Amino acid sequence: MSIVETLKNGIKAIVKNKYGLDVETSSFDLAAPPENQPGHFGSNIAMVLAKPLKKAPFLIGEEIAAALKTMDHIADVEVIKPGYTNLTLKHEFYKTELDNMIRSDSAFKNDLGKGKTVNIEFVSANPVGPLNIVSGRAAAYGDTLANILDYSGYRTVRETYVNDFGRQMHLFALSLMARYLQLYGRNNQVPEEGYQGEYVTDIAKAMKEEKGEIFYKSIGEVSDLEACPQYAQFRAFGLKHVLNWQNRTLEKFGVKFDRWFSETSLHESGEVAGAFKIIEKRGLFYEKEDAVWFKTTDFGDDKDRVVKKTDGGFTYFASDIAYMQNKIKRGTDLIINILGPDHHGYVKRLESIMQGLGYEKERIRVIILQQVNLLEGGEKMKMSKRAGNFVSLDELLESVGKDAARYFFVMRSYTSHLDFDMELAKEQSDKNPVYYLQYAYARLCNIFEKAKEAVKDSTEYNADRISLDVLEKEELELVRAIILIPGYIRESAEREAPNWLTEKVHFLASFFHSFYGKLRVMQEDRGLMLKRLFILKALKRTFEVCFGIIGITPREKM
RNA sequence: GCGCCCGUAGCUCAGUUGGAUAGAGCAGCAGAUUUCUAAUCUGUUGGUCAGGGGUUCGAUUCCCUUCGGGCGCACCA
Repeated sequence: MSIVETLKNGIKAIVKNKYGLDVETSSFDLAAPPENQPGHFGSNIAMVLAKPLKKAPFLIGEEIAAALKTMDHIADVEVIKPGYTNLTLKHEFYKTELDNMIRSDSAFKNDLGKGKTVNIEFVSANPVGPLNIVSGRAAAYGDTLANILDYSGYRTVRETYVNDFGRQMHLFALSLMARYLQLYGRNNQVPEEGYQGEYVTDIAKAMKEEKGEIFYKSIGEVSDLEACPQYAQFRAFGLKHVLNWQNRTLEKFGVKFDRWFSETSLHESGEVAGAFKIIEKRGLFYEKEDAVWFKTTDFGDDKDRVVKKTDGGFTYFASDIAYMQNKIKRGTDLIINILGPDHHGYVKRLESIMQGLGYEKERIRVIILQQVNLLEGGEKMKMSKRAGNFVSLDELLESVGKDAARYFFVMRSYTSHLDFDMELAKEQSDKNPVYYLQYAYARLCNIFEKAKEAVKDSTEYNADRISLDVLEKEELELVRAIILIPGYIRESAEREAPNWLTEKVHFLASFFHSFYGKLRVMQEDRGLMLKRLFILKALKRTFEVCFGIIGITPREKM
């Protein structure tokens, strides 16, 4: 449990005890007070209670303060102006906290998820080409959020959906066939709406290589590519090739899915038909104009949606019903769906499915990421596949590297449009916030490198052998920043906001850089040195945990 | 037309579910290097929180409205 939770629970107990009121720990604040204000932590609890108790907040604050003063780890309590209740903690308490963080990863964890299983689906790109920038944002955001949830008491499943069933896949297969036949001098053309990209020819070449002359000869003369018996092989080869490609890209990006879920498999296993029966039984299907419709308007959608087309084929939406049922059946308590900016019309549809299957709407959470604008030196780059200036995730990684890419993608709230400046991300300077963090870590590592000579036995700065009784301003601020991190991990989870964490880690680095500029670690006064090494050991662990969550590399040297 | 997101410092953005003097980074200005890495630090300039109305002890935050920007409104995926 984080220090903030511990203190909040203490306050909660006091309120219950004194006023017989149950307050949620999330209903009041406990945070660092503004500068010039006393105390290490301040709470607005008295103001929150003013209304229900019909009492002046200042008086409530004083009553709570009196009770707080009897608590173990509290040195002093002051009540300020309208009723802010500010606590000063005993340094001994900080020592215990830091020690916990050094000793075990569990000090960074919280129980927000209460062991619930959450399936978090992201990227889910069509398997017909390279991943783009929007997928990059989704990958970074989804993976980081999953990491945060891992620390917050959830059992996470990272999943991506492979749209290998529909029209896009079909067009891709036809495009590949045409390119393949062209390699043998035939004049087959890529369909009008097909995939014109050069990579299709590359895949065709790979296929030529692998399948050999015999395969080509078996095809013979065909006018209708789709009717050709070899069509399925092109489709399968293209799919496999692209998925491998996407997987390699994601690996470079530090993202690994637990499962790549095939849309086709839902049809083959009969799950689409099975899920249909459930919706049908609940009377949510009807026929109109020879098509089958789902009454999504019952659940707040603008219009009903087709699941089975006039030609008898299923829509993408139909697979989604089976897919959601599949996830639930696997024991998923909560489904998180991370979608691109052009999908906000899909939120109601997915919620409709959840409710149509007979579950509460709250079991699905759809997160819509806003668009990414790629800038180069402040100029907006217009991207279009047709114009050929389309930037793939591979190219982005090539040009700015994994660390900068991941950091830039999660440093802003998902509700905002993201300006991704390629120049800035490439730049190795103080303009680039990624280096600010990595530099802090490198400086830290350097201190420990130096410390090896002065302190042969690192247990000399274990918690039981140092004292935090006296702390200078910079030390105290750094210590406080460190011990607040586990609480921020929890808050990031609650808000589904990785950017909340990146901001706090940036502050943490800032406190350290300040500390570094002002105070020396390696020095004559051995007690002082050991104390600082102890604090920095906890800081190092904290950086490692946070970097791991964000997905950036802790570099020991820069 | 309807729906979703957004409008906060010159630029890019935070803003802890309605609370302390609205915060960072960059850019600008003035400083710091015989000391563990200056990719750093210290100080400083810059705000009618798009406009208007409402709710209340208190609004950047909630409600209504106007204006401005982005995206979406398929028997495509």
